[in-house]
Amino acid sequence: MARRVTIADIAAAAGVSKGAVSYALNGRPGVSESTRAKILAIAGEMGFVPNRAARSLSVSSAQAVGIALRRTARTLGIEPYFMELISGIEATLSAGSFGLTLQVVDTVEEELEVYRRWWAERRVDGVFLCDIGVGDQRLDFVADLGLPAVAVGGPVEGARLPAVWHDDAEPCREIMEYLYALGHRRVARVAGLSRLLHTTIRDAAYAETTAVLDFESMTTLHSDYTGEEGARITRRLLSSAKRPTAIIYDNDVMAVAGLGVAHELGLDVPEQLSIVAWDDSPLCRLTHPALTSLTRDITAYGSNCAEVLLTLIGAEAPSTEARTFSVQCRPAQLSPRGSTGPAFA
Amino acid sequence: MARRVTIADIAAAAGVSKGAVSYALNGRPGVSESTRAKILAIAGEMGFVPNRAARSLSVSSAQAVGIALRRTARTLGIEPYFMELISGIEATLSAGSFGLTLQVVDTVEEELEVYRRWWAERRVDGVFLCDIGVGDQRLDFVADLGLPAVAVGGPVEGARLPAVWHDDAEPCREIMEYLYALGHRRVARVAGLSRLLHTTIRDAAYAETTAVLDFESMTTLHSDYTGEEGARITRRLLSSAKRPTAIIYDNDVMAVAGLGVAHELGLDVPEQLSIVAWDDSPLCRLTHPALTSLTRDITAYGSNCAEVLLTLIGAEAPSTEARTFSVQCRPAQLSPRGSTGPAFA
DNA sequence: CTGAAAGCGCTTACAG
DNA sequence: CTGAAAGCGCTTACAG
Repeated sequence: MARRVTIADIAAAAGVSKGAVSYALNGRPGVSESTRAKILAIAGEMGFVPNRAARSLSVSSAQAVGIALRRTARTLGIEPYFMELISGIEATLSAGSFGLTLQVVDTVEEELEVYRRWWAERRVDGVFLCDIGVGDQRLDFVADLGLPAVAVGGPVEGARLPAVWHDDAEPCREIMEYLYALGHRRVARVAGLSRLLHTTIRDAAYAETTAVLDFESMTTLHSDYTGEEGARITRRLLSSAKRPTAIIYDNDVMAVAGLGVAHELGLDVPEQLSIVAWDDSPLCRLTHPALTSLTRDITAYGSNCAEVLLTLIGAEAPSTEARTFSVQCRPAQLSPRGSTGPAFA
Repeated sequence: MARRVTIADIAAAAGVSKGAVSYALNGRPGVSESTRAKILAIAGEMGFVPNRAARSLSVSSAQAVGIALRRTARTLGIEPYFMELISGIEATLSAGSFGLTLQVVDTVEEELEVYRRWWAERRVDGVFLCDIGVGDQRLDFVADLGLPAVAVGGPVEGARLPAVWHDDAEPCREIMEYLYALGHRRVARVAGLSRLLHTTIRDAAYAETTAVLDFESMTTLHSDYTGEEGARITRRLLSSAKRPTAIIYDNDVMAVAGLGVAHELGLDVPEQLSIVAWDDSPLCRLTHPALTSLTRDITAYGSNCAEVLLTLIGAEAPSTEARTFSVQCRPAQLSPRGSTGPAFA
């Protein structure tokens, strides 16, 4: 509860001005090496830690970035993606002694309002935009605001902000060729929300592949990533006359739910049904059989995003150059496990 | 990018002093109703939002609280608990226009250091302490620091800070009686980390019950909550000569992994093995059969914790009175599903 | 009820 | 190399 020590205390103890203390502490020229050393020593033994608010007010930077999540508590909990992403972001951020401010929102409007407020308050120096949609209005909104932001997903054509993304097309082709090689000809896909950018990218990639390889059928049904929907759609797919011999899920939660439905219907996996999941979280190794999946390192992805945002904030580059910060990550790799096998249909 | 509007701008536009603007904006006496209305109108149309740093510096409060998570990215991702808790916390916080600062740490030492720094910097006004351990050193540490904190878990005897917790003993009795009634006599439990407070509380509760009901055996094996460990321990349990007919898991991730192992060994659930999980996340309904579990509303729990912390921060009450803020939540309820049934061993 | 001023704890030109 | 001062944008006693 003791009063906090300020630069004034250090200045008094060292017999110098507050300005000198500031220069010494921030490693800037303006003080001799000997005074700097003395000041540093005193600051150290007094346990000095600069007050954030005062610093922020002076330099007009929050030393923090924000992330707004537009998902329900349930989805956020069950979907390992977000926490892994946040962990990665956070690791890079705290290394740069930046804070992460998090807010959960219900609607886009609310999300935009949060950005406006955060920026007006200077509570954050930048934000991460998750779940990039097709024609996402947030992109222009934050750009107009002048709020530094990075798109966690992409690529975002003509956007005025950097993006960090994975090529989703290549893995789609990889899965399809793999399933084809295993003899599967009737494949189905339980896709994600069709308003999301990566969903449309995958949609297109699968369509391309089926145009090349002669699959008998390739049904795509869109869903909302929840286990309930994943199960419902799987039930429908497996109840059809010519049921698919393989199903691809756009996330792991739905894939696990799909496996549950297969068990429920008495179908052996992979004997009678092969299952492929996207986003290989530990969830995929919890089940029996373990799920074949498309592996990406989401935590590393988060770190990447944070690096780009920090660069963007630190840079004086005009926003038009910001695009050059965009980074494309290594595409997801196929990790074959027990849930896929030859088709015997 | 336009310059932010400050109270000075509003004062100039309204023809009053900055002080008057501040009073008007904060709903404090010191201005007539007519001036207040005029100021509010002008502030509104100028889109005024107060600068956080300036406000924080003046009132010496951060308008933010922090949460440090000492878990790996993988655990944080797979365990729905944390994101659900955070969502709940966040909902209450943002209603009070408080921010949430999050940091992931590796060790206790690092965690304590984060608290020290956050508080010295006045980056937060208080913190949440998760994963309360037996004789948890963090409790005294934050109290000594004078950093307002609430223990997310408990009860913490003689602690100098409020706690929000569930009674774990009652649900343990409930499960045991339920399993007993189903005819199970050989039960096993895959428990959580034994250094955690709630693990010891459950340990004791199960021990008490087995002293009353005549179970043939009640094996308890401690683990680390990961699916790998859950699977490994389950494999060991089910390979023993007199294998248990029911297994209770201290979290849902291990329970799902356990179900996977049962499938792997060709054991039918619940015909040959009953499974009970703690912390009923959507994960428990993803599997087939769905998992019987102990249901708690973690999101509501998070909200509760946030309310207590906000009260604590707002209150001028001496820390010794803080304990009266402690709240005990409704204990977990048993939700019977397909994974439990009569014992036929 | 209102205005002018000091202060929160930093940073940063500006003189010596 | 060093010191004294102004300023960041608020809040809050203190006089009128």
